[in-house]
Amino acid sequence: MADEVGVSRSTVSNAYGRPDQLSPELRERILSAARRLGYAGPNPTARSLRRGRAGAIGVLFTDELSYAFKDPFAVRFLQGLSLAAERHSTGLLLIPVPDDPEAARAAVRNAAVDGFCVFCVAEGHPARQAIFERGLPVVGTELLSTEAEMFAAGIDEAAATRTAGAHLTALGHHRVTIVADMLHPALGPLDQPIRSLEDISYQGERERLRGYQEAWDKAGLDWGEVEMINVPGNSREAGLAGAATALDRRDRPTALVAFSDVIALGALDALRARGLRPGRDVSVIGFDDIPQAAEAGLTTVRQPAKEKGRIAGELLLDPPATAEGRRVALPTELIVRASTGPAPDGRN
Amino acid sequence: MADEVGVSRSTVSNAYGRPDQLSPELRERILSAARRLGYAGPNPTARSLRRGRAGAIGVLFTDELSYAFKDPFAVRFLQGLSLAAERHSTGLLLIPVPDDPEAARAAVRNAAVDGFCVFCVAEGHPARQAIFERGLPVVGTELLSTEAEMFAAGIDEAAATRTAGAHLTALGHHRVTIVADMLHPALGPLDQPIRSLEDISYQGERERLRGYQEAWDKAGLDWGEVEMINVPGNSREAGLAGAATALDRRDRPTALVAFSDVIALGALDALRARGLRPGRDVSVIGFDDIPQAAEAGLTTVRQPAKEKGRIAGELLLDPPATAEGRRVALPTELIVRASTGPAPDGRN
DNA sequence: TTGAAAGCGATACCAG
DNA sequence: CTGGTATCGCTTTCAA
Repeated sequence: MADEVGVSRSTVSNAYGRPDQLSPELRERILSAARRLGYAGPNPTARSLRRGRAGAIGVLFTDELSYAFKDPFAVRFLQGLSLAAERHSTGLLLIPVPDDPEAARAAVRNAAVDGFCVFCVAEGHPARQAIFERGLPVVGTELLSTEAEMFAAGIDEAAATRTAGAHLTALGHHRVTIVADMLHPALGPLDQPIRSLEDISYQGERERLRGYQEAWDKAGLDWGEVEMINVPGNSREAGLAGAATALDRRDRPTALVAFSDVIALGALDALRARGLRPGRDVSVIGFDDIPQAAEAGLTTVRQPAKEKGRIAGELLLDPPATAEGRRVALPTELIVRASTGPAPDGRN
Repeated sequence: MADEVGVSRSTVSNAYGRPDQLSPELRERILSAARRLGYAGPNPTARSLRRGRAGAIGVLFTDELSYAFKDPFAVRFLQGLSLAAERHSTGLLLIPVPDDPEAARAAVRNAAVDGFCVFCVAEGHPARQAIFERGLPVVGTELLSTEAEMFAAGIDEAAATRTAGAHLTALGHHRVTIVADMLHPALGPLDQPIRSLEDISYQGERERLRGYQEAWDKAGLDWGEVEMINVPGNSREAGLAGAATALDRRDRPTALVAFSDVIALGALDALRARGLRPGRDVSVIGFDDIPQAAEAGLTTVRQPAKEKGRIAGELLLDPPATAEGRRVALPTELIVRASTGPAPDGRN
């Protein structure tokens, strides 16, 4: 700080940081001198160090970073998050997490942030542990997380799918196929049907499955009639492929249950390709209620994606005093559209 | 650094930063001690300060930050950018730029980054000047920028639209309406047709307009027959509204020219709503070639969005030695689909 | 290999 | 309202 233009460094600092601490004319004199000398203002890194605030919140992506920009639900969530960040003049630092465990930990350790938003990191992922080691505030979307330090903005996943499941059973469906992504990272695509809750390494998905299971129980139906297909990725194409597998079986299900609308849209594509009518020949139900769901007439569970992101951001940037306030439950709603209808009778 | 577990700070530093500088067993001893003491590793901010590297590149958004996640072209561009960032173990810091000029400058000054990517900041915007004052590398998409310090990954915008314009004039169109966003920030929506290149504060859009103008000149047509509509936002809805205005005139154009596919899709919506057939009653041409363009049968100019982002990132993170290498021109291609066809004859 | 000392660039506190 | 001073936490010579 060679700005010894007559005044001392503290005065220069004040000129930038607190304009009210010195005469406007002096401030102007300093600022113009700075301009002349090519001084760009306080170095943000040094400021951060001194202030103990990085001015950014970190969002980790274990998938390719570009996932953030691909999935409609992720996009809405990030929109909300960015809204909160904006309000606190904070940036969003998108952090790509490498596959290599050691590199993943390093990525977390090296992030200059004031807190983390754990958006889509499987339980047991090395980055996950590293995050908590940082000792910074962490927010996620899993209300039921056992990680006590974690704040959360989430929904009651099980309750949501319990309602959705009741809708299906009331319509007479009992032999259905669940199509979902990310049930377990180690699972191969399509070929490994899974049955146990323990196989699922994302809490949200696990709860959703539990909800359906409870609905089946409540209706006195046999959960053994429900098949599950794990697809590689949360995409329409993956949904199409997964649904195709189910529909082409001799004994095809009367309904397809997707854990996201994107996948459900793919399932609708699969129906269309086979001349099957959604809600008549085969029912389809999704999750999220992304904008395209309405256009497609998809029955789904609506969750407030943007609001979820916004609240997550607020939780992180302005933590409530009490522990209870740090887990916020958001409402969900079953939106019934044309893609679900009575199970076709006859052979079953 | 109270880690006086027997060794000194430099040794601890080495334990993390250069494992080869000390015995593996000592390193392990240090690391486990750190774990025990709850030391999360070197503070990233302090490290940045010392090393002079922030480990992030800043991407500015003058629009709502969420624009980043909304527009398909922006999404693809950011995908590419994140790819390059990933390769250099660098994060992406998304910076929302406030409307207030002073706050905007502050946002730029406070960003702890190693460089900026100017994605969508109008000429003359206060943030723009502030960026260059930082003295950091800057990359944009405007090949013809007069800002000498700016690297660029871009396309020859004028050449692209010259080709598109030639396609239209060859089909016999001469009375067309251009629908575009961001022609000028101060312009009101729809109601202020603009005619002059100088009214446009984005170089890319200006060049696109010039290209069409040149195509008209070359075909010996009267540019005065071309109308322009400025719409508020790069969205399908805005495109629909803009196109509606044009189509509902008594003397409607034979073709609609959009400066983005998103707007062009909105224009197709407007046609549909009026029972007009694209490519028969009215031709529509877009720009970008986003995935939805193919589905919609939209004639458009393809530009490599993701590659543009990737190269921009590489330019920033690994600048070529020569000044020439710092402006990279990417190819474009006219993709002719069903939305353009011969101008309907009759009354014109 | 390991340790001591010198900053990186700023800010907060406390006298003047 | 202004100016010294200590310090934020680390990395990097350079010597031992």
